[in-house]
Amino acid sequence: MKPYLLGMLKELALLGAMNNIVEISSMELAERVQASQQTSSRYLLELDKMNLIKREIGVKKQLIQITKEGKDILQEEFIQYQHIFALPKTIHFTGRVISGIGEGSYYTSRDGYIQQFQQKIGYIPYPGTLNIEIDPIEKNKLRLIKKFKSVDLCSFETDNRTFGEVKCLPALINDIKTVLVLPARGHYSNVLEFIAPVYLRDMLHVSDGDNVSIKIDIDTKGSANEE
Amino acid sequence: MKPYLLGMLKELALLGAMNNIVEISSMELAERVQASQQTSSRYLLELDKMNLIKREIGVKKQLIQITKEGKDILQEEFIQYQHIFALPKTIHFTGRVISGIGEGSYYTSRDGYIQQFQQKIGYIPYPGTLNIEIDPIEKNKLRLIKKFKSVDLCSFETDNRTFGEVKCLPALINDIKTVLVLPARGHYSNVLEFIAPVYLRDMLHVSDGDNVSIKIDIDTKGSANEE
DNA sequence: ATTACTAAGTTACGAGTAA
DNA sequence: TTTACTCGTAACTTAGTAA
Repeated sequence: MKPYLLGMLKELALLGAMNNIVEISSMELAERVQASQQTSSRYLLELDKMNLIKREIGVKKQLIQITKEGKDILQEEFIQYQHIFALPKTIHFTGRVISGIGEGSYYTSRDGYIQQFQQKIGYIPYPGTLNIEIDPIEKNKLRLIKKFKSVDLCSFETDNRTFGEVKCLPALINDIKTVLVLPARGHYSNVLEFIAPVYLRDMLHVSDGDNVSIKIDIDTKGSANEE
Repeated sequence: MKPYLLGMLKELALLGAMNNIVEISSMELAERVQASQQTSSRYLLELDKMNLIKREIGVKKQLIQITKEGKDILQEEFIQYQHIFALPKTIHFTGRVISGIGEGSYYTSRDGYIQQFQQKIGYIPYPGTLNIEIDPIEKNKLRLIKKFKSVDLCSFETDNRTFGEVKCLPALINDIKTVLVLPARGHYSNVLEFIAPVYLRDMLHVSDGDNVSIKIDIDTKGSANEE
């Protein structure tokens, strides 16, 4: 769909051509879309050829109505704008199960974290994390998450090293309850780590390469709309 | 606003750039808008120059966020689509008072009509009609009206001639209650005729050339959405 | 890897005009 | 009046690259 044709189709819709036959000349339309009469005429020919509008050309002006196909295109556009302006209640990812290199198991076994899991989340996690690789572009969604309610596990130190602060968010993987664990500082990876009280690979019947659906409810803490 | 730039701006919004900084390369964006990397890059430069987006270019990818100005453009677009898909509750015209050639006075004095006015509308109209000239394009709105609730005055015959069926619709001119009278058959004129129990020119304090606002409520009779 | 420049190729636009 | 054709030119796109 060429963008300039969409503009013309939208203009016709605003004139009422969704529900009615609209009587308008190519010249009048041209003014509305800021183009010449010739261009306007060509647009109408193209829309007609694509079956997005139906025309009857009289000796003066023409009678135009948007077809089912044309309405569908406008509807799709409308839905996209609704998505843009609707605040999401749930963030949805799709991703693939992959193997970590054992760090998940290491972290989930640290006493400092285990105690906080037990205290703040209510169970001792099964050792290790389920790693899900997401499309790098979807990482952008994680920024949204940062603004919403999460349970934070405090950093702590052992004699060897420091373990950083961690954010925990309730999540559903294929509708099984889990917790997404994110480092509170630093950049996001495109691998998400999930914990649960049970061995998730068995619970979900998944192994490396399987696709899973992830849903995260965002209980708004503050506004997601600030500048 | 060039239509193709709007498409790119919408794509960025769908990726979350309304509320967040989005990390994406010109190549990735190019795929989404079905263009080459070069074109995508140029679009971003143009959007940036127009202050519709804010960018930070890193060594890899770029961080993009839509500015207030960019949001305003998308909002305006959204509002237009809302208008397209919202069923109107009121139809609004603007027009200019003009003089008829006395036919209004002739018709509103016919006994066959007077009796029906009295019976179906509840008063005897002041002789003559107030004629309002509307923009010919606005005539298209009249087609919508045809689908909605109206009081119909039946046709009748005198020894001389036949008087056709007439549609009456309650209307407000500058918030004064009147009735729009339309011939039920034949083409619409761009001059609308209004009746009232009083002399409207006095009531409205208007004379030829004055602009007036006309509001017609559409009490849906059936659906306005059929094919 | 990226972004984005230049140059060449392609598409779209509108003046003139026929029907 | 209209719609819509031809055709010269303007605008946009992209391949090839530099940074």
